[in-house]
Amino acid sequence: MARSDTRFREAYNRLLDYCATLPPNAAIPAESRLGEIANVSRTVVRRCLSRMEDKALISWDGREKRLLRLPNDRDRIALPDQAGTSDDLEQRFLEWILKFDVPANTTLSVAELARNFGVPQHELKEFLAGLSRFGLVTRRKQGGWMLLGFTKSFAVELSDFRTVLELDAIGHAVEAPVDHPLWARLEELRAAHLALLDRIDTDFHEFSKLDEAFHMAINSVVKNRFVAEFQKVISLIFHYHYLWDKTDEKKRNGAAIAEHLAIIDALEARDEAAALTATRQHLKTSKTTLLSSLRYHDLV
Amino acid sequence: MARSDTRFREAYNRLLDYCATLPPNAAIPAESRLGEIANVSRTVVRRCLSRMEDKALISWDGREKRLLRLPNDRDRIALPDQAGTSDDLEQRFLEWILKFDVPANTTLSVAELARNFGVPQHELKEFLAGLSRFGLVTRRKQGGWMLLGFTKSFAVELSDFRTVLELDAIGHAVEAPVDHPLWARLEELRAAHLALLDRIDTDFHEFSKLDEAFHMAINSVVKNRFVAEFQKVISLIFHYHYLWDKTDEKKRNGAAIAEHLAIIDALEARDEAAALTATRQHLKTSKTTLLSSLRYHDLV
DNA sequence: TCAATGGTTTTTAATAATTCAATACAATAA
DNA sequence: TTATTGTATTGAATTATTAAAAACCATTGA
Repeated sequence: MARSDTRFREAYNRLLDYCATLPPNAAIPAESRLGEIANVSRTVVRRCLSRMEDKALISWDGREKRLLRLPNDRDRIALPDQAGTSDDLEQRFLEWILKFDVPANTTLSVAELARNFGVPQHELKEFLAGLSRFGLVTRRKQGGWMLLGFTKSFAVELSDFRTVLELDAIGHAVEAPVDHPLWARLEELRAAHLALLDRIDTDFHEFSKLDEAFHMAINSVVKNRFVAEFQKVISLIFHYHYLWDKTDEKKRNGAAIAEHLAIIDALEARDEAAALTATRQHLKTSKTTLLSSLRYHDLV
Repeated sequence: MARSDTRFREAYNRLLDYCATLPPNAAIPAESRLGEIANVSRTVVRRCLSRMEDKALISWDGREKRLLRLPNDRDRIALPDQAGTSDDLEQRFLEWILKFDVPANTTLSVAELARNFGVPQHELKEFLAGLSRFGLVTRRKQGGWMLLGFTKSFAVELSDFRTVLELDAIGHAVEAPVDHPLWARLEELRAAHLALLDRIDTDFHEFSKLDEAFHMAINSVVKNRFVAEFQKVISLIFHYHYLWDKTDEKKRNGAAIAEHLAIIDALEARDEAAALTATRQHLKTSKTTLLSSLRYHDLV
């Protein structure tokens, strides 16, 4: 069969709502005007008018369109209920990979994935095509797709790339003007870090959220569409891997807090060299953690 | 209709070639073995065998397969001739945008593009989905796609991003071991630059190629899938814009050669600070050139 | 007369159906 | 047993179909 008529159905209901605001026997505006109201093309408007005429809601003869009676709830058409699923497909896909620890070189079935995520196949295909730009998946010669990600070399390259981007962000941050929102945000983050440090023995797992917020704050200084696109993926991957590597978690997180504070100190002192050194150190630790979490999975 | 049977046709011809190497009346190996030879699934192999039996090339009864006669050229099946079109779709698409100077915010018609580039529509859709990751195109609310690229902000962000990547590459390059192929390549490039400088008055337009080769050599030091993906796009865009901005081309290219030579000198001296400074200077010039070429287009 | 509106046709894009290919599994002969 | 074939199921590339958009032409009425 063919494409769904959801657009028509939504427009029809929207036009009913509009008619409900009119007095009885009122003249109905021009087709193009109705198109603007419902935000659809004239083709759809005419389909709606045609149905309204059938249902004896309006009279319609050329330019002479009149409302015969006020619409009621039974006039509305039902919408095929599907929650706004396909919105955060990326988030859900990466979560699936990471949560279930899908191994590298797994062949992905578009049909199966589309079923599980509740999206049409072609949408998933486009999504995978997009991911292939990040080197996370690749097309197989015989057709189909294969998950590449989360080998050691992937982790190394991802970490290195992250480092490049983040060191650049630091360079921008130290030169941010005093009234830049970054500085207020950093003070908030400093307080949050110190607070967590006080209760690190019990609440150490809260660090993951704080880590994400911290790096997001730093990177927010760089306004660059290419960087932003990558940051989304990077932060998600690091976020999840941190959550799962449970070895020495308390100790690790405590150390990371100290590293974050050192970066904040250096930034606020506008000491670029110190900030770069501190960031380099911190990202090196991150890289080690990411790699060791992979090693752990390899062994189990 | 449905998918093409190109795979079957190619496999059939490949199996004919294989049979030609066998002695007459020879036993033909197992289906799975043939699958390995032709690099297809057993399903396709069986289709091939079935046809071969029809054509009295082989006898086939269960496991007993025998070659009845040697295949000749008339036995081969014709392939639907379409040159390896969809391979370099990216290259051709970007060339089209840049060559015809397609303005920002143009709506792209998948149907039309697919016709012009001679690829199936769904392939083009996947391609556009991939490009949207680079922020070059975006999906429209009413369906369809829109070209975003080549506004001023796009050029600025692209240049900045390029600078970040290339400065990192320089950092790697100065630390490359003496036996790294980079050093030999740089010597070649130095000679080529000097040679071009001698005949700059007549051959200045040759610089574009040299520029691409130079930056590729520098970036080749960084082995990173994320960087590599971007470099392809970046180099193509800069390459073309250089070609079109004809104002002061001779003078500009002469200056750029000097800048390249300065970078080579610094690298060979393993002087990181000098190399970074020289590169920063050179990329700043590039950015200016890219922006001025846009301004030129805006005015015309 | 001409701008606004409606009627009609053409083009485009979303999506299901169709067919080729891959894979899983059962049956069988060596 | 074990390698191989026969059969069934599943998956993906590609086409066909329909909804929607856009373009085009005709008409009306101020």
